[in-house]
Amino acid sequence: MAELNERSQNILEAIVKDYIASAEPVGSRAITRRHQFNLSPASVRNVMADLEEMGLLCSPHTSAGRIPTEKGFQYYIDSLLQIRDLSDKEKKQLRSSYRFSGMKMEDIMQEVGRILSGLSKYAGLVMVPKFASTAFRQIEFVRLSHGRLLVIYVSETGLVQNKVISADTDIDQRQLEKISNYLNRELNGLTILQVREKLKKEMQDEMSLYDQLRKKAWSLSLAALQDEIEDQLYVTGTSLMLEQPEFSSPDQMRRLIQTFESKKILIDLLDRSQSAQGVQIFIGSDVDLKGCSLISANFSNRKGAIGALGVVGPMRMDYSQVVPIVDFTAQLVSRVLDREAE
Amino acid sequence: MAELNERSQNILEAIVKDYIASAEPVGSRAITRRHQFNLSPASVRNVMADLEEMGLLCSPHTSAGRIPTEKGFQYYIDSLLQIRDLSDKEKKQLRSSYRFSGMKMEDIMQEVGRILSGLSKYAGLVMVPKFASTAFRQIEFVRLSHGRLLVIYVSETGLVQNKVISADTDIDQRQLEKISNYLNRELNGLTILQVREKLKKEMQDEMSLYDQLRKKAWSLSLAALQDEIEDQLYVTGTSLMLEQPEFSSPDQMRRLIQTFESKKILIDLLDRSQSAQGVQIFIGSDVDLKGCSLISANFSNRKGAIGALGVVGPMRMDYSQVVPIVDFTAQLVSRVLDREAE
DNA sequence: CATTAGCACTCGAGCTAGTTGAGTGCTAAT
DNA sequence: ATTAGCACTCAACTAGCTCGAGTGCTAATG
Repeated sequence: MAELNERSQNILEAIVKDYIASAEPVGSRAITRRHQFNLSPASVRNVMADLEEMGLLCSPHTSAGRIPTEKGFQYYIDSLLQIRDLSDKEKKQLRSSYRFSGMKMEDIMQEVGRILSGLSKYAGLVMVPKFASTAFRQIEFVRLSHGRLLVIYVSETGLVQNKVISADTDIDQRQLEKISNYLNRELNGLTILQVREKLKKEMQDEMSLYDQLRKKAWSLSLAALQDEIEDQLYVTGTSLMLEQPEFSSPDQMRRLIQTFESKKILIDLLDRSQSAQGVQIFIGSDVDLKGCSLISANFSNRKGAIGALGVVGPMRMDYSQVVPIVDFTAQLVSRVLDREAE
Repeated sequence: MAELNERSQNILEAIVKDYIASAEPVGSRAITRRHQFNLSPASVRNVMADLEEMGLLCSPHTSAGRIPTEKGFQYYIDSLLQIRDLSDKEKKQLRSSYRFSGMKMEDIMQEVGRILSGLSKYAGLVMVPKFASTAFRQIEFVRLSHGRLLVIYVSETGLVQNKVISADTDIDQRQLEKISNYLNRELNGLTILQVREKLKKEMQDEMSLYDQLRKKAWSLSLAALQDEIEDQLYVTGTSLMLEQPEFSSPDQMRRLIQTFESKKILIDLLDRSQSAQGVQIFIGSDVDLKGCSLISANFSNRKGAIGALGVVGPMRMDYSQVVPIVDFTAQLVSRVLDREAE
């Protein structure tokens, strides 16, 4: 992006801020009234024309003011946005909103989403930690019906997953107990990824495995862990989004709801944000989120359970407000996860 | 409700059907054109005026046709609606939509919701079986951190619940295994309700319990099972509802989304339907579902795991189409649950 | 030479008035 | 009891109008 001189930057910033506050096109007159540049509307208009030329602004029609384009928002976020830190008071307040004692993982995640959306007035997202990257604590098998087993595994962080697998032969519960005991000894403390590695190796040696029980144990755990459990996503506060003027038309509402319903788009974005560090901002058609932005951050604990959380709002959302909330919440959640795994 | 003579019934039925098909007010002219009553529009108008008098019809304004009121729909459903049975072909088709092999309970429920909404073009609801009324199969404890335990319990039907409890003293994993072994022997096959009964009795005898381990076992399982896990509800196909003309205005959309988001209203209704047998129809402000109807049915297996499923649509939905789908689906799901528990 | 005052122009929003047509209720004739 | 006929109603649509916020351009200004 070409450099902007200071005046242009100031004016762009003013336009973006006014637009964030009002959701209406901003005119040259309004700028000079609301901000103390010592400039006449005409001069502002010249600058605005330049900014439009550069693709940072556009006007919905000739006789309306300007609104920032996606590119304009991008520039604002990259170069002009100043993220204020939360004051200690705000931090304290936020901390006290989150009371997770005695909650299981799923409930915590849901609660975090609720609070995020409550604070931001937009939609809150929480993607639960992926099992793959977290440390393994325990595995149990339950016989359901002939040849069908329910396998339950628990992570260090208290995340519980379960899955139905079929075994070629029927195995009784006593044998299953032995198998799970054996596996729990062998696999304790490894991450699922490491477990998979180990499984691969063991299965190669399978031929040499004289012990029938072990053989069965390995093949069962392979079946249990082989394909990834799909990501789970909690979406909260959809209806808050619908209050925003940009989603006031039926068509836009429908599109928004559809996007949220399929969850796929959101999961993809949060997945992307997982690999990055700190707060990430995705804008509009950056991906199929027309008119929206996503502010996200990942969280993790020492043992590596990672998930992501964030807020989806209109592109015009109050970044300086929401970014620190998301950031701090991610840190809080990380700390809670650590406590859980202690 | 006062009795209607045959002509009135016929005309009411015609109006309701036409309205279901078109979502527009129905005029006297349209009736005589579309149906072979040997009557002039004027006569039909007289009847319509009577029906309006009785509160079965109303007109949005003087120069529009009539639309059925809630009471009108109620009358239609109670007295006029003929539920056709599904043809064998349709049953077969439906049966083949549902492929649940190797799925765990949660996934099955979600899939059922998807298919219900796909077939009906409205929103599908599935409330997962309540644990309380289902038979107990296995319990496991996992030590999370000092004094905090994750308890996992599995029903006969493969439903997995987990919960975090705190124990007053720290217990190591070996001891936990003994405890769960003991409990699994003692509680096997009972429903949660029966387990609670038993717990109450055992706790009364607690004083006499010389065995420290058993004492601990009972107090742990009491903590684990004492309060009800909240109902879980899957809602699918919200966006399909938004296609319906009655939800075309932003306000109505917002209200609908809010209702679906809180889930409480829907859960209450499905709860009510659980106690009844067969298909139930709830109309409009019967409860806070303005403009909507809910068609629901419960499902259960021999061992008694019960849940409920249904379809929410506009009050004007095609009952003769949707009712048999819901009915048959509930039967199918019941059968699947039986198979699971086999 | 950057800035600005002035001015003609554009275009959506909102208002009013007129038209159309589907539908009604009432009355009198069959 | 039924129905033809008719006057009446009212939402939906259309066309024309004004209003005003905002623009771009030009010429004057410090």
